[in-house]
Amino acid sequence: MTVPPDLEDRLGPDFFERDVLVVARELLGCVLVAATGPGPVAIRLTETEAYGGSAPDPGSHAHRSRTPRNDVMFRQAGLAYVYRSYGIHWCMNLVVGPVGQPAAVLLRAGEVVVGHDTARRRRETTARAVADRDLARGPGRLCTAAGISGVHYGLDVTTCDAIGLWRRACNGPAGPERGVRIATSSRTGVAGPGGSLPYRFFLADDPTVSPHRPLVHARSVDGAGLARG
DNA sequence: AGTAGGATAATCT
DNA sequence: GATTATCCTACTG
Repeated sequence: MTVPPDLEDRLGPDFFERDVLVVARELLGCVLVAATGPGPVAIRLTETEAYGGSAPDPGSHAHRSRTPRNDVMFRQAGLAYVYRSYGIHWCMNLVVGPVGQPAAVLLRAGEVVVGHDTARRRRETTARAVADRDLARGPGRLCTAAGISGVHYGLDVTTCDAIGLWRRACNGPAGPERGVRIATSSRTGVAGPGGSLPYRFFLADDPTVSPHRPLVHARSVDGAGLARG
């Protein structure tokens, strides 16, 4: 695949076959390269979220059972898990960890470093101009900017031509550039018991990180509080 | 800067 | 039939 100049190593199966929290953290600063259209779009990742893993995670799509949607999460590390969110947007995960133990990292936001024109065209559905920092600020926006959709479900990002992940020459041995601080928080939009887990990772003070909307939705156990007339 | 409401459909109960 | 790993617009201060 065609790659921007300062990319060093493509992330392989070894990178993804590890604990989901480690992978989510170390993906920060790495670059997603999407050759899904006229020209490549490269996005430096600034925000990720971990789902699943060795500890039970009620917030994971694979928490209950294996279904057609989450099937790829049970397969090998390095595959793309793309799903439709709220009936409108696409969101992309990378499958992580051992086969049969479902886990994935959601790519929540990043900084477009190559292909601004292509990304902007994809993002501008209205007459309003989209600021550079907003091109891939949010999981749905990131997929739109990168041209990623359901057709990429199950692709192996360690080998395929369309989508790859790369470490930059300026990156530290693991994670972003030296000196860039990593912060954590609860996940965005995750309700229930899993809502408070510190599974969101982002670069501190980076303008391309999406606004954090913690959702602590206290559901009544017996349903009485939610009854409707 | 912050928030409320609506769009929209696959998925699961 | 309810829920949802979101985004955009249009308000308010």
